[in-house]
Amino acid sequence: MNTKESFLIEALRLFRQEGYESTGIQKIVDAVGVTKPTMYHHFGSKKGLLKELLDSKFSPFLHSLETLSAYNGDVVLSIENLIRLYFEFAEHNMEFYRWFLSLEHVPEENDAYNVVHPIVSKQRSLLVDFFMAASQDHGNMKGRHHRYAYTFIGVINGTISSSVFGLTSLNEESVHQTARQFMHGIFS
Amino acid sequence: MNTKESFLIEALRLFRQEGYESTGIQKIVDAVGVTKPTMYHHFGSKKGLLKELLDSKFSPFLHSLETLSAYNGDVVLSIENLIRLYFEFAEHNMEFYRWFLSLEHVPEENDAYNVVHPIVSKQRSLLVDFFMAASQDHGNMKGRHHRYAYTFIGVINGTISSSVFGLTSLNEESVHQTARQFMHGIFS
DNA sequence: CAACCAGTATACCGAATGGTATATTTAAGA
DNA sequence: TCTTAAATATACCATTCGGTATACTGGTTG
Repeated sequence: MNTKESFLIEALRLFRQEGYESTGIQKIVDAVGVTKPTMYHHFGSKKGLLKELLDSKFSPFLHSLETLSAYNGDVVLSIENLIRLYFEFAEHNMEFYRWFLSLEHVPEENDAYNVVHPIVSKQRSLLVDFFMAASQDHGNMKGRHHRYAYTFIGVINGTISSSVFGLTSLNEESVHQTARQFMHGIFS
Repeated sequence: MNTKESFLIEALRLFRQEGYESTGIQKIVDAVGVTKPTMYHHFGSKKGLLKELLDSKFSPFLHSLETLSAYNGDVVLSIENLIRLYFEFAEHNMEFYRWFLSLEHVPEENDAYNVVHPIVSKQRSLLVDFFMAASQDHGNMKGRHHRYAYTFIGVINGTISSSVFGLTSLNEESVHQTARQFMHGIFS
């Protein structure tokens, strides 16, 4: 097993279990079975490890998000596709996604902020743009693109959170149910 | 100004700006203008300070939540009242609420978990109970109380998050809009 | 073979961490 | 006034923090 890959695996596990700030480098290198300078050789700094870990998982996701959030005239289909993207990503990277949820609102003067914020920000702006474009075609959505984007992520992350406790699953039925709820409400 | 109150104010400010783990006790006592043993005299430990800070703000809120989440037959009115409670609490304690958002998904082996989790958990279970009771009267809601509770918090926190950036306000109109969106969807 | 280089280890750095033993100040009550 | 207790300070503890100067190893390449 590649040393660098081991770092990414063990760091994710420890960051998820204890938090980024609370996990010392010593604990990570012990888990990998090497010594500190090895970590600095591969990642340069603790923040470098954080960045590489986040990028390695988020790059393909954000690329897909960019594609699926391009408005194509069919709001309903797009919303379903976006929810499915999030659910599948969370399902296949559950430990990572749980960890990311704990970092989503990281304070702006925290070490992790500079690394995490661009990802959160990119994600939000793609969804804002999507709802902005969609509201051109649907008068009743007008002026609410920010609200929709933020609550859309809220609904998705809420569902993913509840799936962590086994209260909800992230299968295709859940995709439709979440989409229907977001579009037509809980009384539909 | 009372020393203990100063601690709560300065600790909140620093925890919110830099995060709980990243803020050393030395920095807090410096901000208050005293020395470390004073902090240990009043709070016993860093975790004690955390707990007192969270409890001082959340106790009245959770008490109101307990009242307003008691199902009384009127789902629509209850949902509006609950949203209003969250929005007013966030509006009047914005710095605190932003900090809380960064703690909501704190990892289970983090120092803060034992203090934060009971609050998160209490909040969730009150809302689960509310939607459980409501679904008895509304057949189409049946079996989805967990989903509704988690997405309800998601929608609320999403709206509050967007208000942080000035993209949404938390006034009475927003209460109605959020309630309508949650109940009837974005196409209403 | 010689030079080089990525990868790793030993041993260390100053600073900060959460926490405390003990002494001093301050104010209230008998 | 004397006693007591709460509130605060001085000075310290062992441990951990993120990070590094230096040396050694093994394999590749000229």
